[in-house]
Amino acid sequence: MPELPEVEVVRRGIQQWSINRVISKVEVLHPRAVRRQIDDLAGELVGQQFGCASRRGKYLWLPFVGEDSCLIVHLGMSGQLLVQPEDSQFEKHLRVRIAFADGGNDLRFVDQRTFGLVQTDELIDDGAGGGIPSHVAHIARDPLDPLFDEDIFISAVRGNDTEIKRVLLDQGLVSGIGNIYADESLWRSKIHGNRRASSISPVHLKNLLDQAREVMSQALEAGGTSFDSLYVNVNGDSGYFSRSLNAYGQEGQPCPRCGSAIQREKFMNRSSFSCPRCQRPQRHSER
DNA sequence: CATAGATCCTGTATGC
DNA sequence: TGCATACAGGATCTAT
Repeated sequence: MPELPEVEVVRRGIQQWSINRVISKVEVLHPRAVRRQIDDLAGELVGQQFGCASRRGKYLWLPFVGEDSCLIVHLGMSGQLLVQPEDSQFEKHLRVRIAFADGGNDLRFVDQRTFGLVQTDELIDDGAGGGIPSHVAHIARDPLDPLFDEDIFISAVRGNDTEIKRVLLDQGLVSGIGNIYADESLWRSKIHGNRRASSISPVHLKNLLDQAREVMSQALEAGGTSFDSLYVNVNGDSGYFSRSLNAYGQEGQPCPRCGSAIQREKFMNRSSFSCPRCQRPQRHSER
């Protein structure tokens, strides 16, 4: 579930539950979630206090008050950050449990597919007066970020001889966009994902970014309603997806614009959805 | 060097 | 019912 809107919903949710609380205990239930930090995550965390939650693309982090370090969380494909009573039963895929000195709710990282990540890291200068974890420094800003530089994106893309969908998914060029919002942005822009990025004019690229902004903003609004005050509800199926998706997951359904059946194509071992009439693919001979 | 494809996991849905 | 296969919202490594 986690692309920019979902991660942002989690950030806002986790923020109010974690701010200024002192960590008292950390349990790691699956080594992969913490990668190499299996032996020292607890040592790094216990005694620290969380500050304001930040996000870059799909990464979020909680800085430690008074330190130049933080806890990074990446949800991967299936990660969830939950706020749960400390005596509540462990979730089946609970990977990391963080308890607080106040004895209130735990912060829990639950992740079925174990692509997610929970790690401490040092904060470095982000070049704009803020801090960013060193592991996240290579991630570009997202298109909703006021400091996102459209011109840098466009010049980078025009020297890039790959498919436009791959560009949208390249977190080093523009962050926050995943398979769903890439397909939705491309559908709204009437561009097929296999178009060579370098063949798309700056005007069309700007429009594509605008469409990405719009669809992710709308998703963020819808995601906000799924937040439950008892715990951070990371349920991506909350209304938005059944109502508002035009292309993603809509194989065989009529294109809302022209009525043609939405098609599914293989892409990077998963799927791309597009309208065969509105979004003309680039043929091999044209590459 | 750039790029397209494979890969890490676990679970669910589908088909024979 | 049992078994095999395909696929899932990410990121990164590896052949070519």
